[in-house]
Amino acid sequence: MNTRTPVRERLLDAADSLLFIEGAFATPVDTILKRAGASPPSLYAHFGNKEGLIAAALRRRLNIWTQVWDDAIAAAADDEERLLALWPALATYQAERLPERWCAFSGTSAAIVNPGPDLRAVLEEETALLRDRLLAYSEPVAGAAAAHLASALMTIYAGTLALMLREPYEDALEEGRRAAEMLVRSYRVARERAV
Amino acid sequence: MNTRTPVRERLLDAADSLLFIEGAFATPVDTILKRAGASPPSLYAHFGNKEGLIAAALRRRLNIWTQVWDDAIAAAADDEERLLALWPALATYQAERLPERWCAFSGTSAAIVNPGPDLRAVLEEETALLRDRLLAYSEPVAGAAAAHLASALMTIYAGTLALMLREPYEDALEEGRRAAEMLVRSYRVARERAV
DNA sequence: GTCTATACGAGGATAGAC
DNA sequence: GTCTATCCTCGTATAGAC
Repeated sequence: MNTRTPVRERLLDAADSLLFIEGAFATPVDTILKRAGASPPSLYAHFGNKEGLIAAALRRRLNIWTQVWDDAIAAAADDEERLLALWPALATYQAERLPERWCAFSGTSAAIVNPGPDLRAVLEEETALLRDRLLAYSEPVAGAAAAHLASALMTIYAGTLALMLREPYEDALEEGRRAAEMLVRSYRVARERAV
Repeated sequence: MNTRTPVRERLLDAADSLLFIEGAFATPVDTILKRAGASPPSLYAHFGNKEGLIAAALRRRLNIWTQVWDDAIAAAADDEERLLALWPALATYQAERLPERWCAFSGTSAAIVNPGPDLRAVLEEETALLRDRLLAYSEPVAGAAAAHLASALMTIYAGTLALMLREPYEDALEEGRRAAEMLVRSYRVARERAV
């Protein structure tokens, strides 16, 4: 057990690698503790209870995910690629950074019907991040139809992750990416024709 | 308590109205038993265990859902409406037949990582139904591109339901329907132009 | 076939020592 | 700050009576 890493980090690492793969409900605190090489009081001192640990793990995830998405946007060549950067970002996130069975945020929402304030806050933050960015990056591509394009991409994003429950994640990513591309192209063409 | 309805039905009704709203894990058998006015041995005699009850409830759901979808397809006016019938069907299903917090099948997959054979079977059946029908009804609209259109619609379908975890179901349905419409129109246009 | 009562185990959380 | 040991509740499932 690496005791150089602070217990708090070890707990978050363990929680992260278990909660969003096995499911928040299906993973007992006990299993997380074992993986972290920590004892119950450490968990409860640092996070209050299990839900507090989940919220903290999600918050860290949200930070990392935001960074990954930022990088993908920065690597994009034009407006259309910037808008579609969500899918390359998902691929990086899933394969290199923080694997998850499917969307950690949707999964938590699904598992916990009435989250406490802290958990609710981080969940809503993630939804807001998605909506806001998709809307902002839709503007240059779709103009007046940006809101429609953004909400369609939101649906495809949620669907890409939800499909991971039904098929290998590579397939879901590929299908989602292709659907998003087709849609964005349609909106661009529609706009060019209107102008 | 209505004792005229057989216990088996009462258990399925109770399970259905709880498992897919509160979540499969979050709902204890106890709560289902109370709602059904039944006793533990009835449940275990009829369904073996909790997972058996879940599988049976999902199977009944799949039958009803198939029927609702059939009706929506029958009511459609042309090829394009038949392909898009999924969304009106979802609206009917959610509002009039079997309300659910979001997709009962995806929700069960998310909650139970390693389902037993019976449960796995009904989950896979539902996925197959979706894929097969979407592909079949995509053919007349998209021709050679049918497979791509079908998988895009599959993504949008999954996304429509997953968005219900983030916003009211009416909004998710509306966004999903609009995205699907736009996509189908694009494929139709692309095909007409190619011909 | 269905109920009452209960066994059994697991999971979340805490007390108190170091 | 962290650990060992433990408590207590809750959830699944069964035994045995009616």
